[in-house]
Amino acid sequence: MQSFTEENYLKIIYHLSENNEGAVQTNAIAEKMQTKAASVTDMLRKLSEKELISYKKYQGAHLTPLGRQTAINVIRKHRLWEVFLVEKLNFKWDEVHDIAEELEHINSPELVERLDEYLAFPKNDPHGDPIPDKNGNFDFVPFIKLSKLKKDDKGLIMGVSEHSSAFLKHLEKLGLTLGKSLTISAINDFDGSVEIIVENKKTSVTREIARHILIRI
Amino acid sequence: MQSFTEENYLKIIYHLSENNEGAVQTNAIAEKMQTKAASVTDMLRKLSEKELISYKKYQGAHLTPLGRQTAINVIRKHRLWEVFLVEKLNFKWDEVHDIAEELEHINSPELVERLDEYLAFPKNDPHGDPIPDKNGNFDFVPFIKLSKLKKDDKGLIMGVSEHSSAFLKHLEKLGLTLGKSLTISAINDFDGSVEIIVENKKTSVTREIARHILIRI
DNA sequence: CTAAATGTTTAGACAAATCTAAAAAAATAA
DNA sequence: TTATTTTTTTAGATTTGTCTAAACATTTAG
Ligand SMILES: [Mn+2]
Ligand SMILES: [Mn+2]
Ligand SMILES: [Mn+2]
Ligand SMILES: [Mn+2]
Repeated sequence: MQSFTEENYLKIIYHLSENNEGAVQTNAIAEKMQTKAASVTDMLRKLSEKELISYKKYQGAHLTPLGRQTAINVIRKHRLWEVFLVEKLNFKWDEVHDIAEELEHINSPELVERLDEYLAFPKNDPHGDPIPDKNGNFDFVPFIKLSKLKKDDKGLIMGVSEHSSAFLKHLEKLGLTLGKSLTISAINDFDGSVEIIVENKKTSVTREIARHILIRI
Repeated sequence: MQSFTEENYLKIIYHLSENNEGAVQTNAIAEKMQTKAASVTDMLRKLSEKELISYKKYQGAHLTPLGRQTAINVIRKHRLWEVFLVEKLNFKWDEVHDIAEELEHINSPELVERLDEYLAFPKNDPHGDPIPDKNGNFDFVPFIKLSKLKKDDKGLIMGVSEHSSAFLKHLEKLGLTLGKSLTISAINDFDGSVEIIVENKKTSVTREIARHILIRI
Protein backbone atom coordinates (compact mmCIF):
# COMPACT_ATOMS: atom_id res chain seq x y z
CA MET A 1 0.00 0.00 0.00
CA GLN A 2 1.15 3.51 -0.81
CA SER A 3 0.86 6.70 1.19
CA PHE A 4 -1.15 9.63 -0.17
CA THR A 5 2.13 11.34 -0.94
CA GLU A 6 3.46 8.42 -2.93
CA GLU A 7 0.19 8.22 -4.86
CA ASN A 8 0.43 11.91 -5.67
CA TYR A 9 3.97 11.53 -6.96
CA LEU A 10 2.94 8.60 -9.16
CA LYS A 11 -0.01 10.53 -10.54
CA ILE A 12 2.16 13.51 -11.36
CA ILE A 13 4.83 11.38 -12.99
CA TYR A 14 2.10 9.76 -15.05
CA HIS A 15 0.71 13.11 -16.23
CA LEU A 16 4.17 14.45 -17.02
CA SER A 17 4.99 11.41 -19.12
CA GLU A 18 1.68 11.64 -21.00
CA ASN A 19 2.74 14.66 -22.98
CA ASN A 20 6.52 14.54 -23.34
CA GLU A 21 7.86 11.09 -24.02
CA GLY A 22 11.09 10.17 -22.26
CA ALA A 23 12.12 10.40 -18.64
CA VAL A 24 10.36 12.71 -16.22
CA GLN A 25 12.71 15.23 -14.68
CA THR A 26 13.17 15.97 -11.00
CA ASN A 27 12.46 19.67 -11.34
CA ALA A 28 9.26 19.11 -13.30
CA ILE A 29 7.96 16.90 -10.52
CA ALA A 30 9.06 19.39 -7.87
CA GLU A 31 7.09 22.15 -9.56
CA LYS A 32 3.88 20.11 -9.80
CA MET A 33 4.23 18.79 -6.27
CA GLN A 34 4.97 22.29 -5.01
CA THR A 35 8.02 21.00 -3.23
CA LYS A 36 11.81 21.13 -3.57
CA ALA A 37 13.99 19.13 -5.92
CA ALA A 38 15.84 17.60 -2.98
CA SER A 39 12.58 16.18 -1.63
CA VAL A 40 11.77 14.76 -5.04
CA THR A 41 15.12 13.01 -5.24
CA ASP A 42 14.42 11.35 -1.89
CA MET A 43 11.01 10.21 -3.05
CA LEU A 44 12.28 8.95 -6.40
CA ARG A 45 14.74 6.75 -4.58
CA LYS A 46 11.94 5.41 -2.42
CA LEU A 47 9.54 4.76 -5.30
CA SER A 48 12.34 3.07 -7.18
CA GLU A 49 13.03 0.89 -4.14
CA LYS A 50 9.37 -0.16 -4.24
CA GLU A 51 9.65 -0.85 -7.97
CA LEU A 52 6.96 1.69 -8.83
CA ILE A 53 9.34 3.66 -11.02
CA SER A 54 12.66 3.00 -12.70
CA TYR A 55 15.15 5.64 -11.84
CA LYS A 56 18.85 6.24 -12.29
CA LYS A 57 20.62 9.24 -10.83
CA TYR A 58 20.49 12.29 -13.11
CA GLN A 59 18.40 10.29 -15.61
CA GLY A 60 14.89 11.09 -14.42
CA ALA A 61 12.04 8.65 -13.79
CA HIS A 62 9.82 6.24 -15.72
CA LEU A 63 6.79 4.46 -14.29
CA THR A 64 7.04 0.68 -14.15
CA PRO A 65 3.93 -1.25 -15.19
CA LEU A 66 3.02 -1.49 -11.51
CA GLY A 67 3.55 2.23 -10.95
CA ARG A 68 1.55 3.03 -14.04
CA GLN A 69 -1.33 0.87 -12.93
CA THR A 70 -1.30 2.52 -9.51
CA ALA A 71 -1.31 5.99 -11.06
CA ILE A 72 -4.15 5.14 -13.42
CA ASN A 73 -6.20 3.78 -10.55
CA VAL A 74 -5.80 7.03 -8.64
CA ILE A 75 -6.83 8.96 -11.75
CA ARG A 76 -9.83 6.66 -12.20
CA LYS A 77 -10.97 7.37 -8.68
CA HIS A 78 -10.39 11.12 -9.04
CA ARG A 79 -12.51 11.32 -12.16
CA LEU A 80 -15.29 9.06 -10.91
CA TRP A 81 -15.62 11.15 -7.76
CA GLU A 82 -15.75 14.30 -9.89
CA VAL A 83 -18.63 12.82 -11.85
CA PHE A 84 -20.37 11.92 -8.61
CA LEU A 85 -19.97 15.42 -7.25
CA VAL A 86 -21.36 17.05 -10.39
CA GLU A 87 -24.06 14.54 -11.34
CA LYS A 88 -25.37 13.58 -7.94
CA LEU A 89 -24.49 16.43 -5.61
CA ASN A 90 -24.94 19.26 -8.12
CA PHE A 91 -21.53 20.80 -7.74
CA LYS A 92 -20.30 22.92 -10.65
CA TRP A 93 -17.39 21.76 -12.79
CA ASP A 94 -15.13 24.38 -11.25
CA GLU A 95 -15.81 23.24 -7.67
CA VAL A 96 -14.94 19.57 -7.73
CA HIS A 97 -11.23 19.20 -8.36
CA ASP A 98 -9.95 19.94 -4.85
CA ILE A 99 -12.48 17.65 -3.20
CA ALA A 100 -11.58 14.88 -5.66
CA GLU A 101 -7.92 15.37 -4.75
CA GLU A 102 -8.86 14.08 -1.32
CA LEU A 103 -11.38 11.43 -2.33
CA GLU A 104 -9.01 9.86 -4.86
CA HIS A 105 -6.97 8.38 -1.99
CA ILE A 106 -9.81 6.43 -0.40
CA ASN A 107 -8.71 2.85 -0.56
CA SER A 108 -11.56 0.48 -1.29
CA PRO A 109 -11.68 -1.33 -4.64
CA GLU A 110 -15.24 -2.40 -3.92
CA LEU A 111 -16.28 1.21 -3.38
CA VAL A 112 -14.78 2.27 -6.70
CA GLU A 113 -16.58 -0.45 -8.64
CA ARG A 114 -19.90 0.32 -7.00
CA LEU A 115 -19.48 4.02 -7.56
CA ASP A 116 -18.71 3.38 -11.22
CA GLU A 117 -21.84 1.28 -11.56
CA TYR A 118 -23.95 3.83 -9.66
CA LEU A 119 -22.82 6.50 -12.10
CA ALA A 120 -23.65 4.19 -15.03
CA PHE A 121 -20.02 3.69 -16.09
CA PRO A 122 -19.27 7.21 -17.29
CA LYS A 123 -16.64 7.52 -20.01
CA ASN A 124 -15.58 11.07 -19.22
CA ASP A 125 -15.33 13.32 -16.21
CA PRO A 126 -16.87 16.82 -15.96
CA HIS A 127 -13.84 18.32 -17.70
CA GLY A 128 -13.99 15.90 -20.59
CA ASP A 129 -11.10 13.75 -19.38
CA PRO A 130 -11.47 10.05 -20.11
CA ILE A 131 -12.14 7.70 -17.18
CA PRO A 132 -10.08 4.52 -17.29
CA ASP A 133 -12.09 1.32 -16.77
CA LYS A 134 -11.27 -1.10 -13.99
CA ASN A 135 -8.52 -2.67 -16.09
CA GLY A 136 -6.91 0.70 -16.68
CA ASN A 137 -7.91 1.03 -20.33
CA PHE A 138 -9.39 4.20 -21.65
CA ASP A 139 -10.99 5.14 -24.94
CA PHE A 140 -8.73 7.62 -26.53
CA VAL A 141 -10.73 10.21 -28.43
CA PRO A 142 -8.45 12.40 -30.56
CA PHE A 143 -8.70 16.13 -30.08
CA ILE A 144 -7.15 19.33 -31.29
CA LYS A 145 -6.50 22.53 -29.39
CA LEU A 146 -8.85 25.39 -30.18
CA SER A 147 -5.76 27.51 -30.81
CA LYS A 148 -4.94 25.34 -33.85
CA LEU A 149 -8.23 25.94 -35.65
CA LYS A 150 -8.51 28.26 -38.69
CA LYS A 151 -11.18 30.75 -39.64
CA ASP A 152 -14.51 29.07 -40.45
CA ASP A 153 -13.50 25.76 -38.82
CA LYS A 154 -16.28 24.14 -36.80
CA GLY A 155 -15.92 21.89 -33.79
CA LEU A 156 -17.30 20.53 -30.55
CA ILE A 157 -15.87 21.36 -27.12
CA MET A 158 -14.78 18.04 -25.68
CA GLY A 159 -12.46 18.98 -22.88
CA VAL A 160 -10.10 21.40 -21.20
CA SER A 161 -6.45 21.01 -20.32
CA GLU A 162 -6.47 23.42 -17.41
CA HIS A 163 -8.56 22.77 -14.32
CA SER A 164 -8.27 25.87 -12.19
CA SER A 165 -11.50 27.21 -10.84
CA ALA A 166 -10.81 30.66 -12.31
CA PHE A 167 -10.34 29.25 -15.80
CA LEU A 168 -13.43 27.05 -15.66
CA LYS A 169 -15.61 29.84 -14.27
CA HIS A 170 -14.43 32.08 -17.08
CA LEU A 171 -15.39 29.53 -19.74
CA GLU A 172 -18.74 29.04 -18.07
CA LYS A 173 -19.41 32.77 -18.27
CA LEU A 174 -18.60 32.77 -21.99
CA GLY A 175 -20.90 29.81 -22.57
CA LEU A 176 -17.97 27.62 -23.56
CA THR A 177 -18.97 24.43 -21.77
CA LEU A 178 -18.58 20.78 -22.61
CA GLY A 179 -20.46 19.57 -25.67
CA LYS A 180 -21.12 23.02 -27.14
CA SER A 181 -20.48 23.33 -30.87
CA LEU A 182 -18.68 26.38 -32.17
CA THR A 183 -17.45 28.09 -35.30
CA ILE A 184 -14.35 30.22 -35.62
CA SER A 185 -15.45 33.55 -37.05
CA ALA A 186 -12.06 35.24 -37.00
CA ILE A 187 -8.52 34.98 -35.73
CA ASN A 188 -6.73 38.15 -34.75
CA ASP A 189 -3.28 38.15 -36.40
CA PHE A 190 -1.85 40.58 -33.95
CA ASP A 191 -2.37 38.78 -30.63
CA GLY A 192 -3.69 35.42 -31.76
CA SER A 193 -7.01 35.88 -29.99
CA VAL A 194 -9.89 33.86 -31.40
CA GLU A 195 -13.41 35.01 -32.20
CA ILE A 196 -15.97 32.28 -31.79
CA ILE A 197 -19.63 31.81 -32.45
CA VAL A 198 -21.39 29.58 -29.90
CA GLU A 199 -25.15 29.21 -29.90
CA ASN A 200 -25.44 32.16 -32.31
CA LYS A 201 -23.58 34.44 -29.97
CA LYS A 202 -20.20 35.92 -30.71
CA THR A 203 -17.51 35.73 -28.07
CA SER A 204 -13.74 35.88 -27.93
CA VAL A 205 -10.89 34.23 -26.07
CA THR A 206 -7.17 34.95 -25.84
CA ARG A 207 -4.70 32.66 -27.53
CA GLU A 208 -3.63 31.37 -24.12
CA ILE A 209 -7.16 30.34 -23.24
CA ALA A 210 -7.67 28.81 -26.70
CA ARG A 211 -4.68 26.57 -26.06
CA HIS A 212 -6.52 24.97 -23.14
CA ILE A 213 -9.79 24.24 -24.92
CA LEU A 214 -9.91 20.83 -26.59
CA ILE A 215 -11.96 20.38 -29.73
CA ARG A 216 -13.27 17.50 -31.78
CA ILE A 217 -13.86 18.49 -35.37
CA MET B 1 -6.88 21.99 10.67
CA GLN B 2 -6.30 18.64 12.31
CA SER B 3 -4.52 15.58 10.99
CA PHE B 4 -6.41 12.31 10.53
CA THR B 5 -4.68 11.04 13.63
CA GLU B 6 -5.76 13.96 15.75
CA GLU B 7 -9.33 13.58 14.51
CA ASN B 8 -9.29 9.91 15.46
CA TYR B 9 -8.06 10.71 18.95
CA LEU B 10 -10.81 13.31 19.41
CA LYS B 11 -13.46 10.91 18.18
CA ILE B 12 -12.29 8.21 20.58
CA ILE B 13 -12.12 10.60 23.51
CA TYR B 14 -15.65 11.68 22.65
CA HIS B 15 -16.97 8.11 22.58
CA LEU B 16 -15.18 7.20 25.81
CA SER B 17 -16.68 10.20 27.58
CA GLU B 18 -20.18 9.41 26.30
CA ASN B 19 -20.58 6.44 28.60
CA ASN B 20 -18.46 7.07 31.67
CA GLU B 21 -18.59 10.63 32.92
CA GLY B 22 -15.33 12.09 34.19
CA ALA B 23 -11.88 12.24 32.64
CA VAL B 24 -10.85 9.86 29.87
CA GLN B 25 -7.83 7.79 30.82
CA THR B 26 -4.64 7.37 28.84
CA ASN B 27 -4.84 3.57 28.77
CA ALA B 28 -8.45 3.56 27.58
CA ILE B 29 -7.47 5.74 24.65
CA ALA B 30 -4.42 3.60 23.93
CA GLU B 31 -6.56 0.49 23.71
CA LYS B 32 -9.09 2.04 21.31
CA MET B 33 -6.37 3.62 19.18
CA GLN B 34 -4.45 0.35 19.15
CA THR B 35 -1.33 2.16 20.23
CA LYS B 36 0.84 2.52 23.32
CA ALA B 37 0.17 4.66 26.37
CA ALA B 38 3.37 6.60 25.74
CA SER B 39 2.11 7.65 22.32
CA VAL B 40 -1.18 8.73 23.82
CA THR B 41 0.56 10.92 26.38
CA ASP B 42 2.43 12.67 23.57
CA MET B 43 -0.79 13.25 21.67
CA LEU B 44 -2.70 14.46 24.71
CA ARG B 45 -0.06 17.09 25.26
CA LYS B 46 -0.40 18.16 21.65
CA LEU B 47 -4.21 18.27 21.65
CA SER B 48 -4.08 20.23 24.87
CA GLU B 49 -1.65 22.66 23.28
CA LYS B 50 -4.19 23.17 20.50
CA GLU B 51 -6.96 23.66 23.08
CA LEU B 52 -8.96 20.72 21.78
CA ILE B 53 -8.83 18.97 25.14
CA SER B 54 -8.09 19.98 28.70
CA TYR B 55 -5.46 17.79 30.20
CA LYS B 56 -3.36 17.69 33.33
CA LYS B 57 -0.68 15.10 33.93
CA TYR B 58 -2.06 11.92 35.49
CA GLN B 59 -5.56 13.44 35.41
CA GLY B 60 -6.83 12.21 32.05
CA ALA B 61 -8.51 14.24 29.31
CA HIS B 62 -11.72 16.20 28.71
CA LEU B 63 -12.81 17.61 25.37
CA THR B 64 -13.09 21.38 25.22
CA PRO B 65 -16.14 22.80 23.40
CA LEU B 66 -13.94 23.13 20.29
CA GLY B 67 -12.66 19.56 20.58
CA ARG B 68 -16.18 18.30 21.13
CA GLN B 69 -17.45 20.12 18.07
CA THR B 70 -14.61 18.70 15.99
CA ALA B 71 -15.32 15.17 17.21
CA ILE B 72 -19.03 15.47 16.51
CA ASN B 73 -18.32 16.71 13.02
CA VAL B 74 -16.17 13.66 12.29
CA ILE B 75 -18.93 11.42 13.65
CA ARG B 76 -21.48 13.25 11.50
CA LYS B 77 -19.41 12.61 8.40
CA HIS B 78 -18.81 8.97 9.32
CA ARG B 79 -22.50 8.27 9.73
CA LEU B 80 -23.62 10.19 6.66
CA TRP B 81 -21.13 8.28 4.51
CA GLU B 82 -22.38 5.01 5.98
CA VAL B 83 -25.91 5.95 4.95
CA PHE B 84 -24.66 6.81 1.47
CA LEU B 85 -22.87 3.49 1.13
CA VAL B 86 -25.91 1.49 2.21
CA GLU B 87 -28.70 3.53 0.60
CA LYS B 88 -27.05 4.49 -2.65
CA LEU B 89 -24.32 1.97 -3.30
CA ASN B 90 -26.13 -1.06 -1.83
CA PHE B 91 -23.48 -2.08 0.62
CA LYS B 92 -24.62 -4.17 3.57
CA TRP B 93 -24.57 -2.76 7.09
CA ASP B 94 -21.60 -4.93 8.00
CA GLU B 95 -19.48 -3.67 5.09
CA VAL B 96 -19.49 0.08 5.57
CA HIS B 97 -17.67 0.92 8.77
CA ASP B 98 -14.09 0.60 7.54
CA ILE B 99 -14.75 2.62 4.39
CA ALA B 100 -16.45 5.31 6.49
CA GLU B 101 -13.37 5.40 8.73
CA GLU B 102 -11.53 6.76 5.71
CA LEU B 103 -14.27 8.96 4.27
CA GLU B 104 -14.92 10.68 7.61
CA HIS B 105 -11.66 12.61 7.23
CA ILE B 106 -12.50 14.25 3.90
CA ASN B 107 -12.43 17.92 4.61
CA SER B 108 -15.11 19.83 2.74
CA PRO B 109 -17.99 21.36 4.70
CA GLU B 110 -19.85 21.98 1.44
CA LEU B 111 -19.58 18.30 0.54
CA VAL B 112 -21.03 17.23 3.89
CA GLU B 113 -24.00 19.55 3.59
CA ARG B 114 -24.77 18.43 0.04
CA LEU B 115 -24.41 14.80 0.96
CA ASP B 116 -26.81 15.30 3.87
CA GLU B 117 -29.32 16.92 1.55
CA TYR B 118 -28.87 14.23 -1.11
CA LEU B 119 -29.63 11.58 1.50
CA ALA B 120 -32.71 13.55 2.60
CA PHE B 121 -31.30 14.49 6.01
CA PRO B 122 -31.24 11.05 7.59
CA LYS B 123 -31.64 10.95 11.38
CA ASN B 124 -29.85 7.63 11.90
CA ASP B 125 -27.08 5.62 10.30
CA PRO B 126 -27.37 1.98 9.19
CA HIS B 127 -26.57 0.81 12.72
CA GLY B 128 -29.22 3.00 14.30
CA ASP B 129 -26.77 5.59 15.60
CA PRO B 130 -28.08 9.16 15.54
CA ILE B 131 -26.59 11.57 13.00
CA PRO B 132 -25.82 15.00 14.43
CA ASP B 133 -27.14 17.90 12.37
CA LYS B 134 -24.84 20.60 11.02
CA ASN B 135 -24.93 22.41 14.37
CA GLY B 136 -23.88 19.27 16.20
CA ASN B 137 -27.24 18.54 17.81
CA PHE B 138 -28.76 15.12 17.71
CA ASP B 139 -32.14 13.74 18.68
CA PHE B 140 -31.55 11.50 21.58
CA VAL B 141 -33.93 8.55 21.44
CA PRO B 142 -33.82 6.56 24.69
CA PHE B 143 -33.07 2.88 24.43
CA ILE B 144 -32.59 -0.14 26.62
CA LYS B 145 -30.26 -3.09 26.12
CA LEU B 146 -31.96 -6.29 25.00
CA SER B 147 -30.20 -7.99 27.92
CA LYS B 148 -32.31 -5.92 30.34
CA LEU B 149 -35.67 -7.11 29.01
CA LYS B 150 -37.84 -9.62 30.89
CA LYS B 151 -39.90 -12.54 29.63
CA ASP B 152 -42.85 -11.39 27.49
CA ASP B 153 -41.45 -7.88 27.01
CA LYS B 154 -41.87 -6.54 23.49
CA GLY B 155 -39.65 -4.07 21.68
CA LEU B 156 -38.25 -2.70 18.46
CA ILE B 157 -34.61 -3.09 17.42
CA MET B 158 -33.29 0.43 17.09
CA GLY B 159 -29.54 0.01 17.12
CA VAL B 160 -26.44 -1.94 18.02
CA SER B 161 -23.53 -0.98 20.23
CA GLU B 162 -20.96 -3.17 18.51
CA HIS B 163 -20.02 -2.61 14.88
CA SER B 164 -17.78 -5.50 13.93
CA SER B 165 -18.60 -7.19 10.68
CA ALA B 166 -18.80 -10.60 12.38
CA PHE B 167 -21.37 -9.37 14.91
CA LEU B 168 -23.51 -7.64 12.30
CA LYS B 169 -23.44 -10.61 9.93
CA HIS B 170 -24.53 -12.84 12.78
CA LEU B 171 -27.52 -10.62 13.59
CA GLU B 172 -28.42 -10.50 9.93
CA LYS B 173 -28.47 -14.29 9.77
CA LEU B 174 -30.81 -14.44 12.79
CA GLY B 175 -33.10 -11.87 11.20
CA LEU B 176 -32.32 -9.35 13.94
CA THR B 177 -32.04 -6.22 11.82
CA LEU B 178 -32.95 -2.60 12.41
CA GLY B 179 -36.65 -1.88 12.84
CA LYS B 180 -37.70 -5.46 13.53
CA SER B 181 -40.11 -5.94 16.42
CA LEU B 182 -39.54 -8.77 18.82
CA THR B 183 -40.91 -10.49 21.88
CA ILE B 184 -38.89 -12.18 24.60
CA SER B 185 -40.21 -15.72 24.90
CA ALA B 186 -37.79 -16.92 27.56
CA ILE B 187 -34.63 -16.08 29.44
CA ASN B 188 -32.32 -18.88 30.40
CA ASP B 189 -31.41 -18.49 34.08
CA PHE B 190 -28.29 -20.54 33.77
CA ASP B 191 -26.33 -18.60 31.13
CA GLY B 192 -28.51 -15.53 30.61
CA SER B 193 -29.17 -16.35 26.96
CA VAL B 194 -32.34 -14.86 25.54
CA GLU B 195 -35.01 -16.55 23.43
CA ILE B 196 -36.69 -14.19 21.04
CA ILE B 197 -39.58 -14.28 18.62
CA VAL B 198 -39.05 -12.16 15.51
CA GLU B 199 -41.48 -12.33 12.61
CA ASN B 200 -43.07 -15.44 14.11
CA LYS B 201 -39.78 -17.26 14.20
CA LYS B 202 -38.02 -18.30 17.35
CA THR B 203 -34.33 -17.58 17.71
CA SER B 204 -31.85 -17.19 20.53
CA VAL B 205 -28.84 -15.04 21.39
CA THR B 206 -26.24 -15.19 24.12
CA ARG B 207 -26.29 -12.69 26.97
CA GLU B 208 -23.18 -11.05 25.51
CA ILE B 209 -24.89 -10.47 22.18
CA ALA B 210 -28.06 -9.27 23.90
CA ARG B 211 -26.02 -6.59 25.63
CA HIS B 212 -25.17 -5.08 22.26
CA ILE B 213 -28.68 -4.94 20.84
CA LEU B 214 -30.52 -1.69 21.59
CA ILE B 215 -34.27 -1.74 22.00
CA ARG B 216 -37.07 0.79 22.10
CA ILE B 217 -40.05 -0.48 24.03
C1' DC C 1 36.40 22.64 -25.94
C1' DT C 2 36.23 25.19 -22.01
C1' DA C 3 33.17 28.12 -19.06
C1' DA C 4 28.89 29.33 -17.35
C1' DA C 5 24.36 28.11 -16.38
C1' DT C 6 21.09 24.75 -15.21
C1' DG C 7 19.59 20.67 -13.03
C1' DT C 8 20.24 17.12 -9.54
C1' DT C 9 21.96 14.92 -5.60
C1' DT C 10 24.05 14.70 -0.90
C1' DA C 11 24.55 16.10 3.84
C1' DG C 12 22.52 17.34 7.72
C1' DA C 13 18.44 18.99 10.18
C1' DC C 14 13.52 19.09 11.61
C1' DA C 15 8.49 18.00 12.78
C1' DA C 16 4.98 14.43 13.32
C1' DA C 17 3.71 10.16 15.05
C1' DT C 18 5.20 6.24 16.73
C1' DC C 19 7.94 2.76 19.68
C1' DT C 20 10.60 0.43 23.94
C1' DA C 21 12.47 0.69 28.36
C1' DA C 22 12.77 2.87 32.52
C1' DA C 23 11.19 6.18 36.00
C1' DA C 24 7.56 8.26 38.55
C1' DA C 25 2.94 8.84 40.36
C1' DA C 26 -1.44 7.09 41.89
C1' DA C 27 -4.41 3.51 43.35
C1' DT C 28 -5.09 -0.67 45.84
C1' DA C 29 -4.17 -4.15 49.27
C1' DA C 30 -2.17 -6.03 53.25
C1' DT D 1 0.38 3.09 56.55
C1' DT D 2 3.55 0.73 54.12
C1' DA D 3 4.07 -2.37 50.16
C1' DT D 4 2.54 -3.88 45.83
C1' DT D 5 0.28 -3.24 41.60
C1' DT D 6 -1.42 -0.39 38.04
C1' DT D 7 -1.24 3.62 35.36
C1' DT D 8 1.12 7.27 33.36
C1' DT D 9 4.97 9.88 31.98
C1' DT D 10 9.80 10.65 30.40
C1' DA D 11 13.91 9.62 27.76
C1' DG D 12 15.72 8.36 23.78
C1' DA D 13 15.06 6.10 19.04
C1' DT D 14 12.88 5.42 14.55
C1' DT D 15 10.26 6.40 10.21
C1' DT D 16 8.25 9.50 6.82
C1' DG D 17 8.33 13.50 4.38
C1' DT D 18 10.12 17.74 4.30
C1' DC D 19 13.73 21.62 4.18
C1' DT D 20 18.37 24.51 3.19
C1' DA D 21 22.92 24.76 1.77
C1' DA D 22 26.51 22.95 -0.57
C1' DA D 23 28.50 19.72 -3.83
C1' DC D 24 28.31 17.51 -8.10
C1' DA D 25 26.78 16.35 -12.94
C1' DT D 26 24.96 17.68 -17.29
C1' DT D 27 23.74 20.85 -20.74
C1' DT D 28 24.35 25.01 -23.30
C1' DA D 29 26.97 28.88 -25.05
C1' DG D 30 30.92 31.21 -26.47
MN1 LIG E 1 -9.58 17.13 -11.26
MN1 LIG F 1 -11.34 16.36 -14.02
MN1 LIG G 1 -19.16 2.98 11.74
MN1 LIG H 1 -22.49 3.32 12.13
